[in-house]
Formats: sequence, structure tokens, C-alpha cells
Amino acid sequence: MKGAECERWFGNRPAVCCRAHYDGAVTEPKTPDADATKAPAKKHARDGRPNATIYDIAKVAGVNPSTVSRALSKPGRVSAKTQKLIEDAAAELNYQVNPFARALPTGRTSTFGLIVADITNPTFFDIIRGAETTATARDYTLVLAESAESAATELTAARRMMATVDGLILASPRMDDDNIRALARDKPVVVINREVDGVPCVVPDVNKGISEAVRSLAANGHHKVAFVAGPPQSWMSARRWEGVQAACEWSRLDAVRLESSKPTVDGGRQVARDVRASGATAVLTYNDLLAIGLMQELQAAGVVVPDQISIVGFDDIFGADFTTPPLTTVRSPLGECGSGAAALLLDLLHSDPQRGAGEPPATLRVETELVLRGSSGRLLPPG
Amino acid sequence: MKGAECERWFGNRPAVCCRAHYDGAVTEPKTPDADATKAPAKKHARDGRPNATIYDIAKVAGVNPSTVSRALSKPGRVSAKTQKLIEDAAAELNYQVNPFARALPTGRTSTFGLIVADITNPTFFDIIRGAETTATARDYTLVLAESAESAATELTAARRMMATVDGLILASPRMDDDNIRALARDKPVVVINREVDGVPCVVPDVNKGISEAVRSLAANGHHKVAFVAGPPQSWMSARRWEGVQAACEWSRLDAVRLESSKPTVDGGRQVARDVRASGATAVLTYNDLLAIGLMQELQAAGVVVPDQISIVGFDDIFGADFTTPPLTTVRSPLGECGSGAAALLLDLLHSDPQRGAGEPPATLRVETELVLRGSSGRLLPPG
DNA sequence: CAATTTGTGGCAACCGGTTGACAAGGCGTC
DNA sequence: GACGCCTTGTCAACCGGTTGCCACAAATTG
Repeated sequence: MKGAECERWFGNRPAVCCRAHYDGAVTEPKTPDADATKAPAKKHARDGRPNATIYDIAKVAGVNPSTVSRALSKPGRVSAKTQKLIEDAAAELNYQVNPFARALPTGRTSTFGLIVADITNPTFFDIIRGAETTATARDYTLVLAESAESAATELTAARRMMATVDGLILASPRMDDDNIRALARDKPVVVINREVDGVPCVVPDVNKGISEAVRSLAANGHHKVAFVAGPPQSWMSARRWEGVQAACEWSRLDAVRLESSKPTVDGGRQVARDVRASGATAVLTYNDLLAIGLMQELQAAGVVVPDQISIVGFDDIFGADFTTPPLTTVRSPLGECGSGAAALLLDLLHSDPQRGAGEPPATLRVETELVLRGSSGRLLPPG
Repeated sequence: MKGAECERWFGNRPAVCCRAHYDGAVTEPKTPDADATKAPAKKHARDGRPNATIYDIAKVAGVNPSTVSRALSKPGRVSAKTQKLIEDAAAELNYQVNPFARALPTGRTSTFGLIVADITNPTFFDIIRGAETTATARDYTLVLAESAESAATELTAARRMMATVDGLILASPRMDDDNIRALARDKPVVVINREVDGVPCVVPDVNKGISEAVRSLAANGHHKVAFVAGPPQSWMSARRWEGVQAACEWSRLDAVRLESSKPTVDGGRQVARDVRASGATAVLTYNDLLAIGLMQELQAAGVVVPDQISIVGFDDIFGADFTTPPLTTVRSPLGECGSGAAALLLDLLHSDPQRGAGEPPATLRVETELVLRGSSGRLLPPG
């Protein structure tokens, strides 16, 4: 403190003048105009942010900065008169809170993390959009990360995110349950497309859609149905196979399970041989990509869809109706899953941490439905 | 300060004990173990973050917090010995910087914003992935926003983001040039899929891909080519039409321009009538969605593709090869655009602000190429 | 061996908003 | 009119990391 301590020493800010910090008692609260004339000069420099602070507002409104803080974040804590005064000043100065300054003492960041296995997998598009829309509507920011289908990358990304977000959404996570629970102990976590004990989840209930699909197949003269499974570690693949088995039993159809090498168009192509060998006349596949690949390969081999084989996918992804014939599929409302997960997270964050501490976490189930298109239909007699 | 001033008063943190702030001279630098035994008790409470601070590191390493800060962010500023001491302590405590605390004084947030017109438009998927990958590789975080195709929403989102990011990527922005330049004065901005004077841009150079496409059409016996334009305000649509005109002139083909109501599958369906009326035997459409819709409608009317009409799209979006026949298209390397934009932003942020202040901003051009599939080919004589 | 340069670490102010404690003022009540 | 309660605003500490300035020590030089 050799006299020049009022100089700016932050490299990124202009060394224009002393910061107009609130300095105790306001000497002349009645004449804020007096120094308002010279105030504008201090703003706008290299990075030119015209961001006013609560100190600026306090000066204009003639109150203490802490009063400004309360007026803007604690409704009811200050009088209506002061409230208005401060709000007007804030509007005039075009004030926006500095999220970093707020996050530092409170830990609240107003940010969600969303981790998806593969950004370019269309299954996640609607999930991302749903989450983004709901988050933005509530003034939360969405930050996105991709795990590239690797459990390790996913965990790293999740850990890194934990420091900067208020909550995390894991869409079809690849890491194991224990790691998810460990993350959930730290901050609110919501899982999409998988059920994890003790963690709130958003899962499509496959039964309605599957039973619609199987009933439709039975009505069209099919007797044997194949299910092409997804990755062995996929929770959802197991549920779908269970659903297919149950629905087939109910409709008195045979059900066989086939394995795929990978849940992609290519994997669908590869499984075509097994499908034909199985003798099934209708196929449900773990997802639409498999269905599309399977259909391409069958058609290339001269099999007519749906006259000889009916094909039903899952998810109703973008592009499912581009094929000829367009793909029949069991739609999961993925947009709802995304927005539902974000809404669940918001609930968790804004609910009293005491209340409901004991009760099990909420799991949100969304309905699935059959989207009947051209790839499934009446089985024509051979010849 | 009535004696209890060392109590925790932050609602979100445990009022367990006095914060272990660095308190001036280190009294016993040789015996850090002494109080290390009771230290663990203070961590892990309701929100259980085990995050160590530079103060904790300073204590363990027996140095001043500022030295820790320098060791971790200013390579070379401290001696190798101290550096190692601090790094070891940091590793032991599993230290992670608090991005908010860093952002507050420096203004550096290590965050990029990416605004896309429509998250569910597959054109943007690869852009998002490219940007995310490049940003993450350099320890930047990507935050995503959607403008829902509205210039006003886009501007609002951009303004809001400006406060929290180091730089902004606008993919196919809808707002006008002046607004973009205004944003760019504030912080680094990179634009994808559009050229804006004075702002660094990443644009696919359509000429190579288009001339390949037109040459291929000419070689297959076509004489008249139609171009189905996109939205009037789309910069890229204008470039593509120019490219088509130039390439057709070169190959001595007729070129006619048709308008679409909207750049979607539906818009493609609607333009089918005009296409047939135009007498063109080959069509290039502003994007793949239009091409797919157009093909669906033509096929429904009994037109055989490509025997009677060849169809060529733009972008090679996901699903372009799901159609029958699969779509021929001029591919833009969208992933490269995304990662290129992020790389440009990183350059801008890490380069000396002095250097290159005068020179025009870098514009990155990426090549396009023809992806020849089944929807284009030899024109069969009628009958 | 003294004088100067260079290197290294410490001190303290500061980013901007939040909040527990407290005090001053307004009000109703007995 | 005195008392206590409630409302409203002020004070100051604090989140965790950054950095200008300075001091002290080591290294270099004359």
C-alpha cells in the first residue's frame, strides 16, 4: 500500500481508473447524478463488456450493495419501494448477474451437464433438444459432453463436469451402476434409458409399444418372431427382449433371440443371414439402425419387405421414414425423456433437501407406441 | 466480529469448523502430518465435494498460496524444486481448479458457446461433435444453445452466452451481419456456413463438389438441370445456386432455379410439381432433406429415380443413404467445420492480441466432394 | 569481496455477489 | 409513553484463485 494501490492490476482489464467500489456510507444519496456524468467513461475497454455490477446499482439507487443482492435474489426481503428503486436502476444499467461471482460463494452454478454416448447417434438428438429446451426455459445452461461409447471416457467426463454443474444427466450411460451411484451421492444425477437402484431415472416403458407391435404381427398372420438383441451390457436391450417374449407368449407366437455384433446399420446387415436361417417371418430389432441395415441387406438379396418378412425397429429415429418401405417402429418419446430428466433435476434442486430424504428416488416412466409404417404387414403365402 | 467470526455462515456449506485458510507465516512447515490427522474430518458434508483448494496445497507443500497458483498456471515462474513439491501435493489431494474462482478475477472461462438453428437438424450433428471434440481436447467446455430458427431467439441466446464464454461459434446464423459483427467486437466469434465481413468464418467451398456433380450429370446424358433453392436469406443457398449456374455453363447445360417453401422433407414434396413442370431431367436441391422429400413424392407419382430423373442433394446428412435408391449428394465436411471453428477460436484466444490486429480475420475454406450413390445416373430414353 | 543482477516466494488487494449478525426505525399494544 | 416485535437496511467476512509489487537470497560480475 504505497499509495498506488488503487491502480488496476488485472492484465485483462483496462488500467483506466480506480474501481468505483462501494466505500461504506453513501455520503450524498440524494445526488447520484453528480458523478453519474463521469461514470460512463470507465466502461468499455478491450473486452468491452458493459456489465454493471451490484455496486453500480447500489450507487444509482442509493443503497447498500447487499440490499441490491437481496432485492434481486430474495423476493420479499426488501420493501416494495426499495425493490422498485433497485429494479429500475438495474434495468437502466442493463444489469446481468455474473454467474461466476454467484457460483463462487453459493456453489450454485445454474448449469446442467448432459453426457451422451455418441453425439452423432440420432437417438440422442431429441434427448439433447428436450433437455436443452427445458433447461433454458428455467434459466439453466446446458453443457454437453460425449463419452465416445467408452465407460472410462464417460466417467472422466462426468467427474470433470461435477465441479461445474448443479446436476448431471446421463443418457444411456455405459459406466456401471456403482459409479453412477457414487456420482449421485455428490450431486443430483438423473439417468435416461436405464434403471439404476437409488438413482432417479427416466425410462420408456416398452410394454405398450411392444404388445401393439406383436399384436399387429399376429393379426397379419405371423407365427414366429425373431428379436435381434443389442449390446450385451445394454439394460434397455434386455428389457426389450423381455417385452417381446411376454407379448409373444400372450399372442401365442414363437419368439427367438438373435445376437448382433454392434447396434448399427452395419450390424443389421451382418445379422441378415441369421434372420433368414431362423425361419422367422417377422423381426424386431433392438434399434432402428439395426432394422435399417437388416432391411437393406434382405432387399439386396431379393427378399420383399413386408411381403416375405416384416421388420420392426425401436426408437423412431430421424430417417426411419426415409427407407422404402418406411420403417415400422416402436417409438420412444426421446424428447420427453430429455425434458423429463431436466425437469426431474430441477425438482431435485429446488425441493427441500430434508423432505423426501428417505423415500426412494422418483423414476419417470414414459409411454411407447407403435408407429405403423410400410415395413411390417400381412405375410404373403410363398410362391 | 464478536468472536464467532470464524464460523461458517454459508448456508450451503457445513458449519463444521473454521476454514483452514492460509494464515500468514507457516509456523511448522516441517510437520504437516501433525494436523493432517484431523484434517479429513472437515471434508465431505451434504454436498460432499472433496475439492481441495490451493490453500490446502500450500499447507501441505509449506508454501504460500500464491506460489501454488503460479506453479500451476505460470510455468517457469517458480523453481523446479518448488514446482515438484506443489505438483505432488496437488496430486495427493486430488486437486482440481475451481473454474469459477479462476473466472472471476481473470474473465477467462475456458468455455465456448455454440449456437445452432435447430438441434434436431442432422446438418448440425457433425458440427456439434466436431466442435465438442476439439474443445474438449484443449480443456475447453462446450455449452450449447438452440435458436429455434429465429433470429431474435438467436440474438438473445448469444447475448446471454457472451457473459459466460470466452468465444462463440455461430453455425448457420440467422441474425444479420451487423449483429454478428457487434458480438464479434465483444469477444471472439467464428461463423460457420456463412461469410461475414470482418469476422472469421468457416465455409465449405462448394465449387469442387458441384462441378463434379454437374460433370457427372452431363456425362450421363442430361441437358437440363434444375436447382431447388433454400430460404431466401440463406447465404449458402445463394452460393450453391451460383455454383450450379457456373458449372452448368461450363458443361453447356441449361440451369433453372426453382423455389422451395421450406428446406425440409415436406418442402421437397411440395416442390415436386414444379420440378416435373420444369422439364429438367436432373435436380440439385439446396439440401438433402429437400432431395429426400422430392424423391419420395416423385416415386409416389410413379417416376423412376434415376432412370427418369436424377436427384442430387447437399450435405450428406445422416440417413441420406437410407433411401431407395440411396441419395447422391455433395458432401460438406461438417465435422471439420465444427472442429475448424473451434480451432480458429482457440487460435484467436491464445494468440497475441497485438499481432495481426490489422490483418483481416482468417477464413477457413473446406473442400466439398461428390458422393455418388444411386439417385443419380444415366438418363433412360422415354418409353 | 563488494555491488549488482537475476531468480524466487510472500503479501495483500481484488474479481462480484452472498449472507449471518446486528442495529435502526416503524408500528401496535398495554 | 414505554415496551417489544417486526421490517428493512448495513456491515463485513467470505467463496478460491490471480497478480502487481516488493523483499530477500542466490548468482553473477567487476
